[in-house]
Amino acid sequence: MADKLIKTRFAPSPTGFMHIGNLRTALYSYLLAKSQSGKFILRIEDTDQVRLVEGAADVILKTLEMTGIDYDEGPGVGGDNGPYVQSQRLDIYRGYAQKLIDSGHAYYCFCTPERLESLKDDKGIGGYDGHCRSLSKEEIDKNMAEGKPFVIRQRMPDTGTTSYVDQVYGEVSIDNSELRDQVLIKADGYPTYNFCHVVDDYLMGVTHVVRGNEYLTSTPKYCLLYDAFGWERPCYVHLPLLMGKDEDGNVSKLSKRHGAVSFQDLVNDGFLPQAIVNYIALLGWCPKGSEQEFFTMDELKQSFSIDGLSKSPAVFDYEKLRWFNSEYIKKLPDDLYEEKALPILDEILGDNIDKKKLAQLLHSRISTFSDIRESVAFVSDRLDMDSSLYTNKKNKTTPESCLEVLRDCLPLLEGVSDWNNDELFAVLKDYAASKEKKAGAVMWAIRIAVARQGVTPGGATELMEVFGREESLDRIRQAISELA
RNA sequence: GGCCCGUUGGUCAAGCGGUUAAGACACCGGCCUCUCACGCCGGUAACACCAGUUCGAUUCUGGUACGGGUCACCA
Repeated sequence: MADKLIKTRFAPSPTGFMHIGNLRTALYSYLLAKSQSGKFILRIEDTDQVRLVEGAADVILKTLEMTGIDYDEGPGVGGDNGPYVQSQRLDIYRGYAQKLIDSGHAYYCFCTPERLESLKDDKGIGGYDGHCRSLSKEEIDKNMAEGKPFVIRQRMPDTGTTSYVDQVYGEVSIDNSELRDQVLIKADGYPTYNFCHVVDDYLMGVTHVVRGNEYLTSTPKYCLLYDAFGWERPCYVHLPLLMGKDEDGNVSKLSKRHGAVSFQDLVNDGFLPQAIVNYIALLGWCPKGSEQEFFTMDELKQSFSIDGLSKSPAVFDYEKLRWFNSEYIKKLPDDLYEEKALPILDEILGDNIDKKKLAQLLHSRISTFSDIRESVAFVSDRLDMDSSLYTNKKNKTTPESCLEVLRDCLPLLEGVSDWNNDELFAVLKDYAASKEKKAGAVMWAIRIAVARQGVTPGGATELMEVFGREESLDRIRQAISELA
């Protein structure tokens, strides 16, 4: 007997951006299903009319597409359990809420927001007190007739405990006295997450619920809902949270105050989707019996398993993401690399520059594509510089020695017929030999004169090739006049 | 504050009773070299604390401390 195929889901709210922690949840949920030949579905949870953001669902779809997380059922692709957008399923939720009312597992509550507010202590803590739990039929009818706004609440047991076995954290047990009578249907008729995700997961055949561990302690409420309907409870897989570190070294749930935290922000900052996926896959998960750190999506599907998931939160480290990204950039074939790098160079440099050559020099030197702008600033502008840059201990250069080199080399370079790296290098090397100088001493003088900064993406002759004959010679002439 | 969860180097992490406690990022050295980067070689750095179980605890149990989460008509 084959095991029943597993089915997981990703159920984001359309908030307008894809938080990197949400993306990781989507990834793990997807990988869990795909590692076992299961199905993965996408469901949009848009029941909060207040926070509704126009076009936000597109961001989610776009992100999943860019990261290679494809879904078997969901908006756009359809499926047998649709619709996959909660705002289109309102009648379904109302029907199920009614069942709960009929069976006594839920009840109408007419409490005003003001009364609810008064229940909280000075820290804003304090939940519903069960005020409307035992309203008589007459009272309910009267309130209804008066048109009083109402919500539907879940009736929690007064005693006992509710437990479930989480696939990552093991048994979780909560006293029922800790559980509030949570709202199932809001006054505006929309269901809450607490209610509709349970109904949907059941109706859509979800077998494994993968989500952040902020739900760990509220899951017993959902279990009770399954029980009330007589449905089999799904497997729960709660994930450790993603944390960010602030300037003071304090960690907390990763949020905007920690910098770029949405997938789109990261892409805009020059990170490659594959590098992002690879990095976040390893934040909270580690392949069993393997030290592999570079993964394609297919390899992740192969390797993923729940027992590789960590229980403790992980701090998001931009440095390591940058390293992953630089590795991915280095692995990019030239044509794909240039496709991304050249447009940036075109944007900031004129046509007199050999951008293709420059892009090549940059290939192993950038961590993100945005680094290009900074690395290349010295090409478009002749930077202000200090003559102390000409002093180099290892090559024994000084501003004076460099001036001599520049004066000697200018005519030699002017005579170069074929302006390319090999040719230029040969000329300067010969000159160095003839003067019994270290090649480095000559190169240093030229490189500083041409670049006007200490650290450059490439050596003296490579830079001259990029600049081209006229610009290179002109910069050297300028350097000579400044040093003289 | 109540409840729940967690705790191996600065960060990600392996480990699942006996190990010289892996590896990666970052950092620091060295080599390579026309600077830097790449690449290669090497180094610094960790089991939160206290009891208990055990011949033996990083690994099991309990407590403490610290961190996080949660107590919404948000998800």
